[in-house]
Amino acid sequence: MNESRIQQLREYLNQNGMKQTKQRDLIASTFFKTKKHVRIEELLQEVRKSEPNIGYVTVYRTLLLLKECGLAHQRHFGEGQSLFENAGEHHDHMICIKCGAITEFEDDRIEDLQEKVCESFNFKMVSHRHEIYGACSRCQKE
Amino acid sequence: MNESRIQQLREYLNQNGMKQTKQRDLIASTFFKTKKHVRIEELLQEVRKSEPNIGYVTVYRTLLLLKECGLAHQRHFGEGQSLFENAGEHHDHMICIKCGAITEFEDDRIEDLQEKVCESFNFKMVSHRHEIYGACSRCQKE
DNA sequence: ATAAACCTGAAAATGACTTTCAATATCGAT
DNA sequence: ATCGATATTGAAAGTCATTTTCAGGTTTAT
Repeated sequence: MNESRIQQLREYLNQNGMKQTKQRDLIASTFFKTKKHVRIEELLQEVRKSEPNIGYVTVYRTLLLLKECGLAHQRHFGEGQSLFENAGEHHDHMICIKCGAITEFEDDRIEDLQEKVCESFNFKMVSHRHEIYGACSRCQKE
Repeated sequence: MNESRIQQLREYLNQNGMKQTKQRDLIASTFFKTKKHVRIEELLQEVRKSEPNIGYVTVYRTLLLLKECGLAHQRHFGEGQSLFENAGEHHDHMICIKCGAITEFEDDRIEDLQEKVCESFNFKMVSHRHEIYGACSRCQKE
């Protein structure tokens, strides 16, 4: 199924007069294989295991590209660096302020109520973020 | 009622061996008088109408101070600069991606469900952010 | 195989803070 | 009201995480 994502990327490249390169292939496929959320720097370290000469900028640009074609989302939890998330079903996040662990959650009832709120304001929702910050169960014990 | 906030600030300063200065007074009272959300730069322009020599850094530090004593919240909508919000009851936000207008909303049912989600993950919530991005009613017409 | 268009990586530039530091102002004690 | 120890100020320098620039290097349609 990572194959189909690579395909999706290639189509996007073609349709936009962009070229397929080994760097893009490597970066994208590595991204699809990593855990759900990665920082640019982490992904860079990962791809350099295969191609030590790849530059930060290329990873950065490829991630923006994946974002453009809908295969990745960029998240800004708290401060500092942003995380890129493998696209998939929509989820919201719980972020542990102690250890940084990210847990995803989904609640249709919340989503419904959210829609209702928008209707009541005559607001047309395009996207949303719902993040809960606190202590994960592991960190509560310590 | 802005008076009571100024009082609150003074008490905090006293209790922490900090000093009351005319810059802090001006910046704080100006902040309390502005619209609910301001950027550092905007507040700087505002206070400079009374005191042209006030520096960016002083506004910045005063805002952090207000945040420390609970009189302001710092928000990071989208990218770029952060906004400081006059503290008050808790609200979530709807941000228009066209004109930037910010509307607040509150829904107890959502808050309840959020608590339930946390319980189910044994997660101890400290804070949360719930932001809806889209087009406000005014911008939908255009 | 060629040329036009696109990519790459290194380095420089940017934006939004944060920190440093010498000069100034504050406040409790006199 | 004056002192002096301590805190605050503003300008300038420093950080950090991207973003942009640019001189080669690749791709790909022909």
